[in-house]
Amino acid sequence: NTVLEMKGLWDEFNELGTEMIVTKAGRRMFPTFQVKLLGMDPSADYMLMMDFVPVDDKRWRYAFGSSSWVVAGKADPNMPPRIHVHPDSPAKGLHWTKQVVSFDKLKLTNNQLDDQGHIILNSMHRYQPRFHVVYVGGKDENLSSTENFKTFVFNECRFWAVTAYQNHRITQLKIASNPFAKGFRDCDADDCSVADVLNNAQSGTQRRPESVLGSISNRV
Amino acid sequence: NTVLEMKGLWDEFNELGTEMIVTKAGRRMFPTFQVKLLGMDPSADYMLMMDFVPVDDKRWRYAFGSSSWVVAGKADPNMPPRIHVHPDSPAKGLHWTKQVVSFDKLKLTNNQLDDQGHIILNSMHRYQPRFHVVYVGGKDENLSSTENFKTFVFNECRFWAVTAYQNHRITQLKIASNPFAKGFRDCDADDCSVADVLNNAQSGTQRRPESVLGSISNRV
DNA sequence: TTCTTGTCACCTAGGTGTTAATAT
DNA sequence: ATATTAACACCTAGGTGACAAGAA
Repeated sequence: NTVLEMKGLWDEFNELGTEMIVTKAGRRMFPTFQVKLLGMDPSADYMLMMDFVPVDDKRWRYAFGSSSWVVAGKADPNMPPRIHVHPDSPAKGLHWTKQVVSFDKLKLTNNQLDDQGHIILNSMHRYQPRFHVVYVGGKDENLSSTENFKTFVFNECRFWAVTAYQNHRITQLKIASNPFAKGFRDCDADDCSVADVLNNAQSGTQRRPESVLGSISNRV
Repeated sequence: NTVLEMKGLWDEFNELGTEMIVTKAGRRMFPTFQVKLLGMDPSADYMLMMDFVPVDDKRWRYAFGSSSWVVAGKADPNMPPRIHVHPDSPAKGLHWTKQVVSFDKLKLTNNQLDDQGHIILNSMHRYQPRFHVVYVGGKDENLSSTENFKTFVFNECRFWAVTAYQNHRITQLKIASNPFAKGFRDCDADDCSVADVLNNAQSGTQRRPESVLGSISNRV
């Protein structure tokens, strides 16, 4: 079994419509996809990997007037999808289960000619991250490539790939929750910034900000 | 077979009498121990590791008058030696041979109670780093623990563990060659600083500075 | 005296959104 | 209009030796 880390934060983003920046050089995801793994054979070898599948065959556009995403046509042609293998792979079940597994080396790019192994996505398209656990055998390795892998899909992790943020609330939530964006926060104290910006971004909607604070506090 | 990287730089330090800082929190080595590996079975698994053995059973003291190390008594009692396993271990021969293997995560400490897996050394004692390649089997794993590992010793990598640098020339060579110490260099340009400080440090001895420059240039 | 510790300014290395300029 | 790019200031994270204070 598999538990998504920072689920509260993913939920906050997902309710606003998560956006992930793609750049030519490659950009990390935020939130970072992290999972806690359970029920693995401690002495067997596994490969952990992620890929990204289109949510639909649409091209999207952000309508600033209505502050929402609208369909803007059929999907652009895409490269054959790449797979990101977690750099610790292959490793024993013991290794994967003894701490949270983080895909913080994974980068997203819009460069169709990327040669650094980054995940190639089309901007203005919507994607669903998928997580795969591949059993590569403990002692015998011959039953490979049949049924020995599992795929986990967390709907709250889907996002629009963008070259620049469209929804201003997403920008504010990124600034409020990503430590590397601290330079763009309005106030100083760590506690204040997260709560304040969130309340501003939600502008009255006010849906349980404590879930975000709970998520954030794990990162301190 | 195994080739020491940055041998020219190691030689320069060794001629002056290499010193490595040990701290309570753990300090990296500089130069970093790096090797190029040859002749491994690409599909077999190997563990790579390092340990540190005393060069002698002496305690040393630096005589500032004669600018040299002198024996100051018998060696202090030491902990059972620890082994640093390269974090990529275990991995296939292909992985180890396709790029330089760097032990830059290895840290030295003088804290006998260290609980972070760092290498514990006694200050004012002299050590010889050793590099081990352990074959852990391709398909069959039963001939383990007999003759299936090799040890490589590079004499030019031996050093004195210290809590503060003793030989001022070592300090100057560290400042000149370690990028993280750039803040202590006298001049600005990258090219100038390395050559100048070296010439000053050698103060007339003038032994082939080009070897150092050659080594350094690999790092740019 | 001799050695060790903790703090610090100064770096490397690289992850942020911003902004202005450029494509399309 | 709309989408993309590249340079940039501002961060996180952590590796340097210098230095003053402390310990043996």
